[in-house]
Amino acid sequence: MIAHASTRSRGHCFERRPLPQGGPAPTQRGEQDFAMWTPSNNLEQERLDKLNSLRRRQIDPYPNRVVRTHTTVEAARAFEAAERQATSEPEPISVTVTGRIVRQNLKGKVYFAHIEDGAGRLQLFVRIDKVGESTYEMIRQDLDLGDFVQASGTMMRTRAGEISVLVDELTVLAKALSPLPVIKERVREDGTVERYGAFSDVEERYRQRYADLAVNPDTRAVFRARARTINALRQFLDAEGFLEVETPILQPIYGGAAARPFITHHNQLHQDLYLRISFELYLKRLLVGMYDAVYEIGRDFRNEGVSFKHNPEFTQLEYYQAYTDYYGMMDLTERMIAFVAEQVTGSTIIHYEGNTIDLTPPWTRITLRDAIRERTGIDYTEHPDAQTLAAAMQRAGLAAPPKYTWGKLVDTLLGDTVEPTLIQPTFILDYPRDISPFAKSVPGDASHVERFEVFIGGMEMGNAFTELNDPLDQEARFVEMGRLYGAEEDEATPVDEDYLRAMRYGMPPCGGCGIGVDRLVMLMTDKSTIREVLLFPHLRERNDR
RNA sequence: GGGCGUGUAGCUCAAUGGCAGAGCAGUGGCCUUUUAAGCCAUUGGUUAGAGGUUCGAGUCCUCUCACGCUCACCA
Repeated sequence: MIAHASTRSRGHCFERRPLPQGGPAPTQRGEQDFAMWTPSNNLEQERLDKLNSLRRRQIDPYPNRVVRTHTTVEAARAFEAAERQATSEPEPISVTVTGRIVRQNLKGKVYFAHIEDGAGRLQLFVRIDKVGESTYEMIRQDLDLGDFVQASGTMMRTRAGEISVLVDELTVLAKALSPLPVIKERVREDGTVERYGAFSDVEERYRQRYADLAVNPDTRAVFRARARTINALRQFLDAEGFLEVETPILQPIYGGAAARPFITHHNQLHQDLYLRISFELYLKRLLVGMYDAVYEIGRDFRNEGVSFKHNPEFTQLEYYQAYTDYYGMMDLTERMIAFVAEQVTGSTIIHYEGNTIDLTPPWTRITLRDAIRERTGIDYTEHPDAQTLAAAMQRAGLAAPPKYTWGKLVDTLLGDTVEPTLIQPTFILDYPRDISPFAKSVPGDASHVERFEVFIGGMEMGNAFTELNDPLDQEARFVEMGRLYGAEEDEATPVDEDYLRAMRYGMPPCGGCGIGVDRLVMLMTDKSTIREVLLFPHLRERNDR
C-alpha cells in the first residue's frame, strides 16, 4: 500500500522544482524503479524470482503485442461446428487464444491448463514434444496461476472428451506477481457447480474488488446484470420519447430532497459548491425550456449514514414528463420496471430474499392513510397535530420521537409499520403536505399532496409527484420548509431563487419520478445489500494495515 | 453515534488457559490425456494492533482499528 502511494508521487519527479533541503538525490530511472515494490510473503517472492527468470530467458513478461484469433468460447464453438459437419475426422482448426491461467496441472511431460478470458474458459493441452523443451521448461519453471498467456494450436478433444487446444506455441502476456485466491470447482452429476476455497471475506472482496471479480464469476454476473438494468431503463425511456440529459453535479445551491450535502470548493472562483443531492430542480427547469420529457441517470451524493440500502454516492434515475400527473407516472413506472425485469431476468416474476415477487402491472395502489390505518388502526387525519398523533402512536405501542413534526410522525408510521410489509410492488399515495415541498396539493384536501412512493421487496424504490408548477406557492413552500426545519437543522431546504424565476416563466403541468437504481439492481440480482451491487462501495479508510 | 458479533498462513478454516494446525496454493521430486488429478518430501505465522491478568494467553480483561448484523439517523 505504501509502495503504491510512492508510485503515485513519482509523477512529480518530472516537475522542475528545487529538491527539499537534505532530501535524497533523484534516482536514475532503471533498476531503482523496479525495486520500489517488495514482496510481502514467500509466494510473491517466488513470483518475482520467476519474473526475473523469464527475463533471463530473453522473454518479455509484459510484451506490447498480442494476437488473438478466437475468444475461448469462439474457439470451442468453431470446433463443435466442425465436428457436426464432419463425417469422420473434423477439419483441423487453428486458433490463437489468450487468457488468464485459472487451473494448471503439470503431469510429467504433459501440461494442462484452463485459461479464462471475458467470454469463458478453455483448456490448453501442452505436450513437450509439440512445444519443444525450452518452452516446456519455461512453463514448468516460471508460469503461475493468474498469469496471462497466449497460445496457438489446433483444436481437439482429450480422451476425457474436453475440447482443448493442442498447443504449438505458448507465450507469456503478463506475469502476475501477487497470487489470486485459489478457487477450485467441481461439476456435480446434477450439473451444479461446487466451489472449494471461495474468496468470501466480505471486507476483502469490497476492498479488492478486482480480485473478487477475477475469481468469482458470480460477482461478474452481478455487474453485467447492473449494466443490463441501466441499459433497459434507457431503452424504455428513449422509446417513450424521453430525452436523456445531463445536469450539474457541482451546484451552488443544493435542493430537491431533504438530505445533507457534501461541500466542496472552487479555488479560482472562491466559491463553495455542493455535490448534488438530487436532479429534480434542474430537470424541471428543462420543462420550462420546452422539452416535453427528460430523464437523467447519474450519481447523487448524500452526506449521511451508510446502511444495507444507503451509500454516500448512489445512482439515481429521475424522469419528468409534461402534460401528465402522478397517475401518469404510476402507469409509466410500473411498465418500466416490468420491462427492466423482463430484460434482465427474462421474466416479470422475480425472486428476492426468498420471496416471489410479481412485477406484472397493474400494481396495488393504496393511500398512505388507508395503509397506516390497516396496519395500526390509527387514522392520522383524526390526529391533525403532532401532539395528539404522538399520543395515539404511543397508545398503540409505537415509537414517537418527541421533537418530530406531524409530517415526520406520519413518515415514521410509514417506515415502521407499512414499508417492511410491502413485498409485492405497491404504490403508496398522497402524503402529508409538510414533508413534500415540490408536490401539488390533492384537490379539496389542503393537508395532502399528490405524491407516491413505490415499494418492492420491503424497500422504497422510488418517489414521485404531480409536480408543483405554481411559482408563488413554490416560494411559500420554500419559506415554510425553512421555518419548519429552522437554521439549526442541516436539512433545511435552501431557497433556489433561480428555480423560482424559471417557474415564473411558466412550467407545464407535469409528473416526475425518481428511482433508486442501486436498489433496483439489488432486486434484479437478489442481493440484500447495496454494497454487493456497487463495484467500489465506500469503506472506511484503513489505518492499521 | 449505541448494542451484539467477527478478525489465526496468500485463500478457506481448526486449535479445553498448556508445543499454532489442516486442505488448497507455493517449493523439490515421480508421472505424455489431467480436470477439486494423484503420490512422496517440504517452506510459509508479530494469532488485526497496543496494554494487562497469569507460571503460561489465539483463548480471559481493557483500549484502539477494520468489517458484519442491528438500532438511531436518513425521501
